[in-house]
Amino acid sequence: MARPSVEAERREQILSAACEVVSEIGFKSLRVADVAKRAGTSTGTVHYYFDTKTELMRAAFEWNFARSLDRRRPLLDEHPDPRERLRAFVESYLPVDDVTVRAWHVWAELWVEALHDPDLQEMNEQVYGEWRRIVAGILRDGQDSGLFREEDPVLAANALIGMIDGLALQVLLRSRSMTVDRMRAVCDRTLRNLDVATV
Amino acid sequence: MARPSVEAERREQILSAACEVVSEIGFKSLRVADVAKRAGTSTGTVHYYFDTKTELMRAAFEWNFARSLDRRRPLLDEHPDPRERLRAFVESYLPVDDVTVRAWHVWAELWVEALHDPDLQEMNEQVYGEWRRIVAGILRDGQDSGLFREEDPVLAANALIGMIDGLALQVLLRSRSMTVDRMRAVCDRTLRNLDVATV
DNA sequence: GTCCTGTCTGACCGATCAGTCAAGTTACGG
DNA sequence: CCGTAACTTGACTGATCGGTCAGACAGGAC
Repeated sequence: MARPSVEAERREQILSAACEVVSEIGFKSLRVADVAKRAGTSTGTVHYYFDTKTELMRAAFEWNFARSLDRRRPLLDEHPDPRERLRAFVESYLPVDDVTVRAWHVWAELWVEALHDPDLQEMNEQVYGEWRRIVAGILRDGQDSGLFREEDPVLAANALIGMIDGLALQVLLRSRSMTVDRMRAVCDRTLRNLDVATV
Repeated sequence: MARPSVEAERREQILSAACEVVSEIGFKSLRVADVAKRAGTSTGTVHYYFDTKTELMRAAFEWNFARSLDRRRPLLDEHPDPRERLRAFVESYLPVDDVTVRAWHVWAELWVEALHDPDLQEMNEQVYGEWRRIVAGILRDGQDSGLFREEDPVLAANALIGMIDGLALQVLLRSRSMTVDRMRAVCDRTLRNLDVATV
């Protein structure tokens, strides 16, 4: 080694820029030059770290997921009560701030890109499985404590996560009928339905 | 008029081809030449009926929606019992056959394209409002008949539709954890929860 | 027949962009 | 202070593709 490697930092910088650009203009419109500009570097450098645009995007999708998971992990240790834990977890999904909205945008782009790409489908499978495990785990905890109704936790987790995805999409589409507040109300209703004593 | 107009049929033919191609390879990869070939015509003809690719896709999205609605309308008159009506309606959303899968694919492409296009957002708003009205209407009917629990029908409709969207997406992504059968099971669970007498 | 108009064609043009490359620059070791 | 290897640059290339256009064709009116 003739120089200390800057690879880790540079990759991070480029991936972050890629996610920002994807979120702003979409994968379809994204140019390698846009990413380079946003990262404050040149297209040559982007290609130095990522051979092709496809490889860049795959890495960006993975990076987006890792970041999303990192942001939420501490949340899970904060609330001893499973009901509170689940509520906080769901709340963290609401597209309220820039960071969350951006992450959702990248997710949505991944989904549609994955419709025609088995490798990305596999990635979705891994990542989605992680969310499912977390939510199902909370539901199981709640059932063990007698707080949640007895039912198949995996089925209920799928229902909850699926709903969140669908609702978030409508919020991202700036639907007048599905604002963040309304999304929260719909989620609250569903969370209440999980409780043993439904009002 | 020197000749009978073939415009209506030709437009239909091209739009159908466009939806097929979008479903197969995605909007990002779609070339006007692909659509022309699929429609058995030339790029010149496609541009004769649609000035730009953007205009073509907008028309294709609209066409896809109109067709989806047409396919489901008769369903709503078949079942006097609101529970059956809702069940049949939900069942028709499951991505089981080619026609439904193709329609879902086009929907997904519309969503992501709309993230950065206010015109398409407006289209989503109209179309989605239609679904919401239908489902909320069924729920209201069921409540009036004392079959469904009393609750805000709009909230419940949003929860149900959002969930269906999210689940369908995972099915389309060929998730091993979310097959059509599993999606049906999750939907059944949610439908049961709407009933007055939940088991 | 011949006009007219609606329809259709595909070669072509111009713009766009991913990826290459040759020529740098930087910062360490010896 | 030179050698070396990591890193950076941006002009360039080749391929792609949306949209244009000049011309061909079809079928009704007359």
